[in-house]
Amino acid sequence: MMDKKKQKKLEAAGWKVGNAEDFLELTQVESDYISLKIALSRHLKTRRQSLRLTQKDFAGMIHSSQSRVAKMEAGDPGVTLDLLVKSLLTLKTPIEDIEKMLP
Amino acid sequence: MMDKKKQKKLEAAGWKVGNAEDFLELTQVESDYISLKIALSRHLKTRRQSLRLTQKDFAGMIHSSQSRVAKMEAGDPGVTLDLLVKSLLTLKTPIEDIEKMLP
DNA sequence: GTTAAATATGTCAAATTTGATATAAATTGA
DNA sequence: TCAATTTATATCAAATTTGACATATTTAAC
Repeated sequence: MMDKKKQKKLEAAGWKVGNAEDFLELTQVESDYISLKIALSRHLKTRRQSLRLTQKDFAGMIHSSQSRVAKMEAGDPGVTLDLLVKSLLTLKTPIEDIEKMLP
Repeated sequence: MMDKKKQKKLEAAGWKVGNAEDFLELTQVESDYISLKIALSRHLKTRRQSLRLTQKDFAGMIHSSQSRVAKMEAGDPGVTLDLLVKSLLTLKTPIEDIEKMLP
């Protein structure tokens, strides 16, 4: 588990991989944090699509760009929870839906 | 509502205040976003205290500094949801508690 | 298959957030 | 009171995230 190859892959994708200490100490938090972000991005994509909005249109709504929306929906690690949450709020995502996504 | 004086006050505290268009378009989102952050920071402080941790001790747990923890708990606008959520996850905040804080 | 629209991917300067540091102010316990 | 601990506030260089842009790839409609 967690061999060099997998580590390389994760790092190439932009995920941080620390040393053994950090790994043992942070893995659960990091794991939950990543899970949350992925859940939010999936929901964002689903919701945008159900509203028949293109990424470009939605980008305009949040004063951002199509490429950044694509990154959000792709679960890009370089996207903050802040941006994701603001995006969901913009689409008036019901609170219950957000709650369901929490770890 | 939203006179110059109040605007000055908000800006001095670090909150963004846009023009009329942005205001009308974003206020609900911004408001919800700020509410969420404040709820999270309050909860963080409460939980840290209930665990009898000093800000310094907790800062060590999240590899940050006492001053940043103070800012988190003060609801400083220059603190991301990411940092707040990671902090709460570190303190193993029960999911139900996080749910209760949602707008 | 061709075309057009939508989405994905890469890059980058500017803006924002970060941990660290210093120090002031507040709280605690004698 | 007062010294020690804790918390608040300010500043800053380094790191990260941002929107914008270019361009490649995929999807959709014909």
